[in-house]
Amino acid sequence: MATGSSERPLRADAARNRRAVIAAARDAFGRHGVTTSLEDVARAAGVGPGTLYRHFPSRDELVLAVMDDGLTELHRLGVELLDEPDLLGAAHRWLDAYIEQSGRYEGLARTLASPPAVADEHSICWRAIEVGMALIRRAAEAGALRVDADADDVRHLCAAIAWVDGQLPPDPDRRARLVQMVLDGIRPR
Amino acid sequence: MATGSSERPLRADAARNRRAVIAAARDAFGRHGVTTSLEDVARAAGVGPGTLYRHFPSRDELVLAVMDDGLTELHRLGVELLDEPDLLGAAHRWLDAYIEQSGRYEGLARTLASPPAVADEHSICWRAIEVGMALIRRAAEAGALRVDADADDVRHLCAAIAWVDGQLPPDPDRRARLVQMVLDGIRPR
DNA sequence: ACCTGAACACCGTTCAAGT
DNA sequence: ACCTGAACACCGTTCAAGT
Repeated sequence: MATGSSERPLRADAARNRRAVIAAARDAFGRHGVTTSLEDVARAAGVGPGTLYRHFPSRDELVLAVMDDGLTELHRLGVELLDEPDLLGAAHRWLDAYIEQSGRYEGLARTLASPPAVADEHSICWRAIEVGMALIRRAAEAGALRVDADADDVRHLCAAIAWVDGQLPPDPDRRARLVQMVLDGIRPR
Repeated sequence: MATGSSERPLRADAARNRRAVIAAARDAFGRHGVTTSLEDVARAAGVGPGTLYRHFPSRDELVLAVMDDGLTELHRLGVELLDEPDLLGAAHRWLDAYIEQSGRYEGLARTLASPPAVADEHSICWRAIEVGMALIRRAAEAGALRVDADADDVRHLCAAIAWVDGQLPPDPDRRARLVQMVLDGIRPR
């Protein structure tokens, strides 16, 4: 729900506008991807463009606000998977969810591939990714994955899968096949 | 040199303009990626915007014209590798070259990931990819790769590598590491 | 403290007029 | 046959004026 950290409460009308912009953006992202016109988003939210820019100085900040629910869920899943005894399976499930979130809107994979560029380290975005990386490192240390597999490399490859899958004509099985190839590439031999 | 097929010769001034647009586009793509302003490209080429659009009705056609040399080279390499006895090594070298070409300009990977959307099947783009896919299929049939590895899946994953590598802070070894992961994923066990 | 909306700059794309 | 460049539509972004 909250965007991450320590903003003091907004005035009632400001909070309402903020929610309206996020809702309008979510709708527009679904239709036209994250590069949709922000002017249209503002219009659909019933605010002026200046109001949108006041709340979200960059497009990425709006994107992350729209993704707040999904990233919270991804974080929750990661924490839950820390209790999973099947270490390889846990990493696999988290990566699937990461790809799922990255593929929700056209153009989104770019934002989630390199959050350093857009989100600070205490954001839900970073914390979700941190727990996922911990799952991968843990699996590697226990021998369920190759020890020389770098967790960020694995994540980047999965972000890349989300991207390419969104570029190509739909194929419901492609994503699973590509993830399997990646995981086969880091299983101990 | 030629863009592919059966255009009759252009008038001298038209041919000159076409070359100037391609040269200006190559320069601008290098600076700002393939989404650079076409108006700027036209201005740098010394032509009006209408002339650019006459020669290249869509941005992708201009992108492919700029890439003509690189795609010809990729095709030539693929044909040469058909004589290579190390079937896995041949596939690896072609995929490296494909990623190299796909990463030449920011935003280019998208065009080369799904040429069906932008290039006809007799284009140099398609022919270069066809020979690469033949190298992969041949390696799989000979047992140097897993037989269930789909050649297009492998290519898509490599296009994805080119994309993600361009999104992230520079790391000179990342591309090779990610390609190695993919190839490890399709080696017979 | 926050909002509005006009204003500016920039770009993609088309097309009537020209050679 | 080809080129020019004005013209239109659209969008990102800022900011002075308002409440």
